[in-house]
Amino acid sequence: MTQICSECQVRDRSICGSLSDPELETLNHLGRNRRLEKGETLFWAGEEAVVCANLLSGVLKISTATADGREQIVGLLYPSDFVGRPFAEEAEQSVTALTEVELCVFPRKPFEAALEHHARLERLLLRRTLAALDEARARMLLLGRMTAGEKVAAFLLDMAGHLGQRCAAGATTFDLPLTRAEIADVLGLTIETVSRQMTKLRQDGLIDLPSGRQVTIRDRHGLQERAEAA
Amino acid sequence: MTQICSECQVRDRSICGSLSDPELETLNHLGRNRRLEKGETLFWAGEEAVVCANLLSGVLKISTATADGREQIVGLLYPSDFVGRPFAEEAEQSVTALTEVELCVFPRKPFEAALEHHARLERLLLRRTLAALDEARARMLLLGRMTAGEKVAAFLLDMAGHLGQRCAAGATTFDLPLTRAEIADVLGLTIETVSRQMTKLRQDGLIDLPSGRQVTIRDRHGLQERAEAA
DNA sequence: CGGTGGCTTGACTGGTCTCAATAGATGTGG
DNA sequence: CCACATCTATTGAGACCAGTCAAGCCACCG
Repeated sequence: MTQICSECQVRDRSICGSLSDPELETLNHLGRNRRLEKGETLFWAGEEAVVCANLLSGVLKISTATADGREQIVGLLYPSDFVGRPFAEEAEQSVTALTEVELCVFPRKPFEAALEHHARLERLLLRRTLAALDEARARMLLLGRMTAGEKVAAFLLDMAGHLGQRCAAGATTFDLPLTRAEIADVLGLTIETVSRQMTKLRQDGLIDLPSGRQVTIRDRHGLQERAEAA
Repeated sequence: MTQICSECQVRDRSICGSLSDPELETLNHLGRNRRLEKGETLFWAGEEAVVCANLLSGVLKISTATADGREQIVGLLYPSDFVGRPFAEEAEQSVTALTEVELCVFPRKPFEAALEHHARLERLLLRRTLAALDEARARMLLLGRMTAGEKVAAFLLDMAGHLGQRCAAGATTFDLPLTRAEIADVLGLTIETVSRQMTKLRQDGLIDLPSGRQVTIRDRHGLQERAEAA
């Protein structure tokens, strides 16, 4: 575990990115690699917030729920994203692995101390947090004001942006890391509505659904028109 | 304008709060007081983000809209809150006055420079941004998973927390700074649905609506039960 | 093979939206 | 001070989108 930073897969894209080697020393000693199986939860909403982390590989969901069990996924995290909530004793959301996941985990308190001592680290976290806030607010427009069709189209474009592989004839393909139930929890819909909207997009020739989790975008422009929002 | 900080109404609660007097010098020279009339917009989504500010008095809304004009209010700002988006060339949301408003405005670029030179200022902004992100995510649960009745109950409790004056018999009263249309834009509903839910709450004895904009909460506990979420 | 979990599809329900009329509040000018 | 216009809020009737309930399909796996 001695030199985990020097072999880090996402070092240049994570918040550690612009730290000098001596600055990295602190984090190097703090960080521990950790694997999560698909479905495993890093921490639950309401729990004491013990850890922060950088996501090395895989996809995480951030979610909250009502007392009676309705769930809302409020964010998705991809490799190089920062995970956790510094400066809060209690986590307000749960963080759970959607795929197998590799993390570089820091105990929260020492990480907060590192933030205080390394202004550059703090600055990068601030920029990321501001960007995350913009993204959250964009998603509020989706949840509050878009129709089921628009939501699904926007979701597929978003996923393509993160996971898409260019394939034949300008089309884009990817494997969804989420079940229909999880997509529904992202979009504020039900499984059935998500499924119906997807088949409608397929019938209209905008996408292909070769198998359950695979998606091919055949007509990106058409999808964008259905997604609509500014 | 020489000593605007020393007379500041919200100095101890804003991000300037824990700065020493010499540190305040920079901001003191940067800041300009500005008034906005009800309905005036500080900046529009898509515009170059020219200013940041501290809100001294009044209430602001942060909002986005779809291309065809559907609006979603994604945040409300109260006195001592920070306004604006450092480190972005273009604003992603509009900021508009819901009441008459007083601001302490900073040009964005020099303010960013001040952030870089004053770690404490940056730290406080980071904490606020993290809190704003938590709040935005809580609101995503509301938008995606709560019913009209739950949304309106939660909204009234939230407003009471910010504006409520204790009055007779443990009841709480306040004047809504938003029209029904604006409440609808906060909750992802229509004017009519908001109005119907409010009258239902009145008929059930949980609130009183003495006049259009005034609200009295008669049974806070009952309201909380209707608001439901975790 | 049968069981399980994820996905699709259908029929029906219902909550919220839409459209429309009315009532109340506010402000202006005669 | 009143008539009038304008803006905001309430209320009703009906339509429609998305939810609910239920059945069946498919892939995977013991």
